[in-house]
Amino acid sequence: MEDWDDSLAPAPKIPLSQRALGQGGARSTPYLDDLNPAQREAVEALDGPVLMLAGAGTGKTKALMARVAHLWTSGRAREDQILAVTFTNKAAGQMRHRLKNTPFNIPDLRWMGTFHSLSVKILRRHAELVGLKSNFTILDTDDQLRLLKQLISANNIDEKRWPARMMAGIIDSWKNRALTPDRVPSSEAAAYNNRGTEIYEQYQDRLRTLNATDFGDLLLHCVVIFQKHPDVLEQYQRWFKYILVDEYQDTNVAQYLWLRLLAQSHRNICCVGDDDQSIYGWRGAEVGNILRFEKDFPGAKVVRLEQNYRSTAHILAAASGVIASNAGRLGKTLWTAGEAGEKVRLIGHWDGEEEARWIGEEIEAAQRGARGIKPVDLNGMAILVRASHQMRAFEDRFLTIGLPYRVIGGPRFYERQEVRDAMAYFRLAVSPEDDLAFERVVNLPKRGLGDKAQGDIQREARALGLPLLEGARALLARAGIGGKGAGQLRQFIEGVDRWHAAVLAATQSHIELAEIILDESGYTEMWQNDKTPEAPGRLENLKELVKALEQFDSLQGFLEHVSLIMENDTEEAVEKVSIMTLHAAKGLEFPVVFLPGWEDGLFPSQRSMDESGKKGLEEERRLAYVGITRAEELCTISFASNRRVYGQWQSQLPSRFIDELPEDHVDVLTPPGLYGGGFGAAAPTYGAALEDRATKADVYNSPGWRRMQERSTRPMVQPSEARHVTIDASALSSYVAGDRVFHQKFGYGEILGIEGDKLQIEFDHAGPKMIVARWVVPAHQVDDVPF
DNA sequence: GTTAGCAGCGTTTTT
DNA sequence: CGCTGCTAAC
Repeated sequence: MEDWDDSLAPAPKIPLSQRALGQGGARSTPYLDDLNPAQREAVEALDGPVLMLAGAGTGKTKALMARVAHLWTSGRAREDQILAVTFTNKAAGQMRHRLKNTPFNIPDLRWMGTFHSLSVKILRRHAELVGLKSNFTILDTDDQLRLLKQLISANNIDEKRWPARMMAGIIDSWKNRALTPDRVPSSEAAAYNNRGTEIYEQYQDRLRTLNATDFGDLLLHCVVIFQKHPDVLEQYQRWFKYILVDEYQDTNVAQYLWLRLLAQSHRNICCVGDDDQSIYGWRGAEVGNILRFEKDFPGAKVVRLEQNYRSTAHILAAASGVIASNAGRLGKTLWTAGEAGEKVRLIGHWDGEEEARWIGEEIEAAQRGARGIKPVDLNGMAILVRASHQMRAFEDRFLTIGLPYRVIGGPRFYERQEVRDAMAYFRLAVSPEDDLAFERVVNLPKRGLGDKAQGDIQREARALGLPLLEGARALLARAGIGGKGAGQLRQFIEGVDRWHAAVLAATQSHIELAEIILDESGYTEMWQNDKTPEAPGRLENLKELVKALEQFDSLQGFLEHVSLIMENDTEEAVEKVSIMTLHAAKGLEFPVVFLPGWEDGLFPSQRSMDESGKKGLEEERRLAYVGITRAEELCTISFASNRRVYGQWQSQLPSRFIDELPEDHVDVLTPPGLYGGGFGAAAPTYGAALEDRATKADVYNSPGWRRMQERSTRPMVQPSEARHVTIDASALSSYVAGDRVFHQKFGYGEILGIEGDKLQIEFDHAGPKMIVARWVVPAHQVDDVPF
């Protein structure tokens, strides 16, 4: 976290007279001019509690910006007296960016960030109040789990029956509700085979000993400090004259308390949110927080932003129709002054592959502008799925037809194994006493230090009351460790010593040092020798990691940041269709949106309904609402009658949400290939084709189809045959059968045959596939990836 | 200490 | 079906 130790000293004051009059500034409140009445109302209500109920696409960010501008220019608050809270670093970054680009000359808000980053900032200053030192480390979920596993086995609990994951989940849910071990209600004492609170307590003790926190602690500790130390709380209350909160519907109890404590005295809190977009209940978010706002803050002003600037009327009507089935809403009615546009399209398919194929074709049709809307480029299109395993069908299909796509929200960069391993090395170099880092990498690459040797080190360290590294050193010194492991361990320790000395000396750049560490430790080499398909990608990630170091001036600074920030948004120049989960899509918008897999059990998810009943179903429905409202111009919902689930073919029923779509705003399409057939029993309601837009002509004219044609030497007869026709066009390709190739996703494989510019490849791990040649590279080109 | 082979299981995941 | 994580055999 940057500048955590900055004092609360006042920033230089800028005279009011200079504030409002930016560059053009003849008026004092230019930012109010292009707001609609509701937005304006929300912006002008500066004092007292305000709830801004902002529907999807209603210009909430704009209103937020204007509010900050208004606070500042009116002289009510300096830039360092405004606390602006978001959920993601991305959102905070965007806000910062937007503010910077307003013409109102507002300085950077000093207290803008996520709940977590702001909490770190506060916690660093008062760490001793909860038994930590101010340089505490923040554990990721991996470290957390390892720690728990140790505790669990030390308690002789059968981890098979009582998994550490379960305990982690329980602790998480307690922390989400700001429950310290002593506050866990007796009604939950039975958790984890009656030993939940006990383990929780041990876990917290262990964290304190390690001078560490997990994510949940960041908020929890703050709340505890605020509650137990009124003087500290008062200091912050006085300081944060105005509080802004985004995505309020996603706050959990701990966050709610955090906010309420801080806002208690002045009550200038403005919460922005949309109860209809609350989709993180399973993570502890409480829709109740937003529903209860007026009770929590009596006299609160509630402003509804309902004019939508994003979607067509048909799309809004469809979304509204679905969400209307939810009970207990605060209630909003989105409307638009814009066009009715195209109706939401609905189509059923025989199976998931057919669905993927059809969507691929529709994407190409939309690119050409053949779907009643102006041409849209690939960046303007998205496929939003309920669960990530649904992505596969699309990836497979798009790979085959050579349609560029990007998957959003895979494992985050800093969460990847190799990145975390590398960071563990950096952590050791910075603080050799970091036991969790030590454990992570002491035998990585393999140094012949297995469970036994590591157990010995643990015991030695505990006996001496020293960190593991020192324990290992001592063990070595008294020859308590034998064989091949000893030499390697010595080398490892010497390495850490050397790197640590280098960090302290700071004579070379931290980037150089990072490279040296990865090199000397043998970590890079380990991946270079690894012949699995992932290895090249991992080396690539390591390179990226080192590159990311450039933005910081020390390893310490970098580690501090990375523990909180996801820096994965490397925007590429190539146009690509986006594939992501509905959750990941929140806050985004696209001209063209596909919502596949609307089948009962998949969406709404069976598990949600089983575990959380009606509440779960309502959250699923909000997810549907979020999905539809991502679309600006064209929204297509689809389902398949058959789907392979865990290798078994299952017959599927259309989602109940489909029945909730208002008919007047929906076009039912018939899939090509099912002329006159309907979809049988699976789709009784929509079996009849009302319209048939996906004509044969379109299919035959799609770019993908044309690409296939151009590459072939003989015309094809049926679209369905396209994949199977074998043509001798090896002249088009520089490959010959028998060549070894590498593919980013499928790894290494051997070419069996060549069809047009597509290669029939037998992948070592992924089996046979048809791949467009430009998606693979000759295997020898990846054998030695430089680092 | 390492690795092959099998049993078990399978959402969503802002920090 | 395909991944993870543990056990059993090298």
